[in-house]
Amino acid sequence: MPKIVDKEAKRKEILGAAMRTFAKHGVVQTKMADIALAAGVGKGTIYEYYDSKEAIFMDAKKDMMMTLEASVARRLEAIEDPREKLKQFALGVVEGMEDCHEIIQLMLDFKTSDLREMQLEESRKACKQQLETVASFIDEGIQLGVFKPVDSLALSSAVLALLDGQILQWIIQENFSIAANVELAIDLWLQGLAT
Amino acid sequence: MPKIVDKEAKRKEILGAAMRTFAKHGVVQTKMADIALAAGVGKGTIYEYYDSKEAIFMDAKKDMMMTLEASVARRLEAIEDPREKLKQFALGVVEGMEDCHEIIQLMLDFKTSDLREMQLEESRKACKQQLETVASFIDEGIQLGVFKPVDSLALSSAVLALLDGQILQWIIQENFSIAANVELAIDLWLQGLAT
Amino acid sequence: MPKIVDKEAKRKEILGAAMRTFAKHGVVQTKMADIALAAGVGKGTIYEYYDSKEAIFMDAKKDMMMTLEASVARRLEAIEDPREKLKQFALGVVEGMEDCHEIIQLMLDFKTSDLREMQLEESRKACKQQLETVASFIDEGIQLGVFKPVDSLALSSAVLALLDGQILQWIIQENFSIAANVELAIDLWLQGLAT
Amino acid sequence: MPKIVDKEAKRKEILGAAMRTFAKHGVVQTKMADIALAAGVGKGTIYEYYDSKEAIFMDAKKDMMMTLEASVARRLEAIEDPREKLKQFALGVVEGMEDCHEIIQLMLDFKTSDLREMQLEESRKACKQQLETVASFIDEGIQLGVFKPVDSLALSSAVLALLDGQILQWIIQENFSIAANVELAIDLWLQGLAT
DNA sequence: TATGAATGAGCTTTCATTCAT
DNA sequence: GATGAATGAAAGCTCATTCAT
Repeated sequence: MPKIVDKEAKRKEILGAAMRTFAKHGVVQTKMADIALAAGVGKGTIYEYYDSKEAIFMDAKKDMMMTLEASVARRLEAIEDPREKLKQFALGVVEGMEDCHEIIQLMLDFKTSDLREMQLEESRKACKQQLETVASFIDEGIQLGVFKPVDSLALSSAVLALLDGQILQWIIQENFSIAANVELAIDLWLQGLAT
Repeated sequence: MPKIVDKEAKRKEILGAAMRTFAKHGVVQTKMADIALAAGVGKGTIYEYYDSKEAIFMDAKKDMMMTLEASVARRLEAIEDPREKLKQFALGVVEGMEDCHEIIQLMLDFKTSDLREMQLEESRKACKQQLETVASFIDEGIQLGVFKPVDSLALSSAVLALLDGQILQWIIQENFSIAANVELAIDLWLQGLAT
Repeated sequence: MPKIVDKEAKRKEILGAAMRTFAKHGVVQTKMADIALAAGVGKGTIYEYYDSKEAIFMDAKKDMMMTLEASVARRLEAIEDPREKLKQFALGVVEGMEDCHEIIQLMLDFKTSDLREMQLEESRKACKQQLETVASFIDEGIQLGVFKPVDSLALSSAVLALLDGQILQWIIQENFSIAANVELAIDLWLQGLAT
Repeated sequence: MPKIVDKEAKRKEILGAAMRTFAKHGVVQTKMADIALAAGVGKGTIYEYYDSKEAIFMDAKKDMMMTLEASVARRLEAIEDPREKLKQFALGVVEGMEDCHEIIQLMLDFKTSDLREMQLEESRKACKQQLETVASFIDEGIQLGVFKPVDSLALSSAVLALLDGQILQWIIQENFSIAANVELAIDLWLQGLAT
């Protein structure tokens, strides 16, 4: 069994190179040759680890999602107050991003590449799950009587939209703190929700 | 005498076909042949009206921006209350979109095509102007004493982010009313802002 | 019978426009639209007078050849001395050219365009005839004893080559008198030939 | 490890195929596909070795010029007599050509392609240098008293014109020996020049 | 296993020619 | 007769993928 560890490490290296390049120049503009160069391997070698450019793209997406989820999960550990849950969820999503500006650009490409059709169903599912997570925080608050009764799914959608939108805007403007903006916006919502 | 054609009308027709196709399949994936097919003309004909695919793209962008601005301006006419201004601005942006689902997808492509570099500066400017418009509504509210004092630019950023994010989400989920979500979110903010 | 004269005049106009444009930008680079513009007619109109771009090209060639032959014939009228015939032939060829620099460029295109295959046989014939004309002058000189016996066809070839070559060179350098060069060269040959 | 290929050798192969095809059908008429076919490679492969059709063209030109210069230099080695220099120069130019008939046609295209503008200055320089080389032989002869005093630059121009013209003619007629014609013509000039 | 030379489908764009008016 | 809007074949070039080594 030679080099089992090596293989996985190399795949990660290639993935990393791909993500960096995707993020910097866009998925479509990134050539397999660019990834190979960035990863310090031959063009052909990539195909030992991934079946296609699309497969790399998929893996990149999965990787980013997992990073994000981990960031959020860490924040939510041992929090009880639904108001705090809402806030920490939002800041957790944002945290992963602000650390790694390049990756954000990548997110956009997830929705615009050739792969759109294929991605859509998957995105829908991921999105729906997030919607329900946030909605559950709101429902909890309503149940506990700390939130006014509102359409929790609609507000959940707005919360997620805020986050996506801030990230998008950050790509364009850069010169502000997403976290601060998000905190202000969430706080205002919480005040509006307060019973 | 040659065929008499309303060149401007035909250009609009081609632009429409292009926008629909861009929106459905993405700018990069859209081939000139697809546009030609959608417009019911020959491939070569497109070049009688546009110099390049990029030129069509630019025109599509301009067209969409103008539609949007008109929609917003209509809403804001004769409104005095800064709370109402904020709300109507948001609904105005959303309105243009919801009427024409296809066009929304196009918005994303404005940020991911080869043109990224070129577009960025322009986007930055447009974005900044919108930011200031919304911030002016908030400042006004603060001045009038109907809003608590807050970082108006930060909140303005959040408002716009909400709108972009909802549009993005709508592309993925489709099965909800952007307007309703936005109205709920804005109303909550207004309550949170209330003195 | 309306406009019979007009038609021929218009054809000439188009031909002239074509020749000017061919000469300035090269046959391949010249678009039918350019010719139309230069001729002040519509693109379609050209096809009322010529079947194709190739047909215009052919006609341009024929026209130039005739001009050349006329120029030579005028020079040769009433000359008896074979030495003088040789010289006046050469100067006659050159004369037509030096007056109309643009047309020279055209000559090159006669040998390099798509039409090469078709043109070749025709060129061969025209060339052969010129060769024989010049050879006849030399033979005459030999017969009369004013020229040493030489391979008249070979020298004829050289004479024509000198002319073509000088024209070619003129396109590149421009800053000299073809006629002066040719006269010097021919005179030296005549001296070398003298018995 | 990838296929081991002598890239330089392959480039030469492609260049050769291109030159043959250029020569047979003209630069403009030659499609990349034709070159690929002639070289026995795929269309894409050419672009591994050359950036564009124009780049191939440029390289072809350079290659031909170098062949020519080498042929001339070999002939001129260790010759003292200016008369002999003149003759060997001419035969040297012709020699390179006659060995490789196909390449000659290519020479014409150097002056007629889209590149005309770009090439012109370069051609002018190359031409001027040749002019001066030949003129120097003539001046030397005059100095030594073996040539009558003549306009050496004008005669130099004629000599080069003769060579170009003979080559041109050879493309059309083919059925004669350029070298023999050139030798006859030069010999006659030498006799005319003799003091 | 790793490579990069080779490939060709597929892209945007051009332009001679057609033809409805 | 005159026109120019419409066209599509054909060009140069790109790049994900394959595969001999």
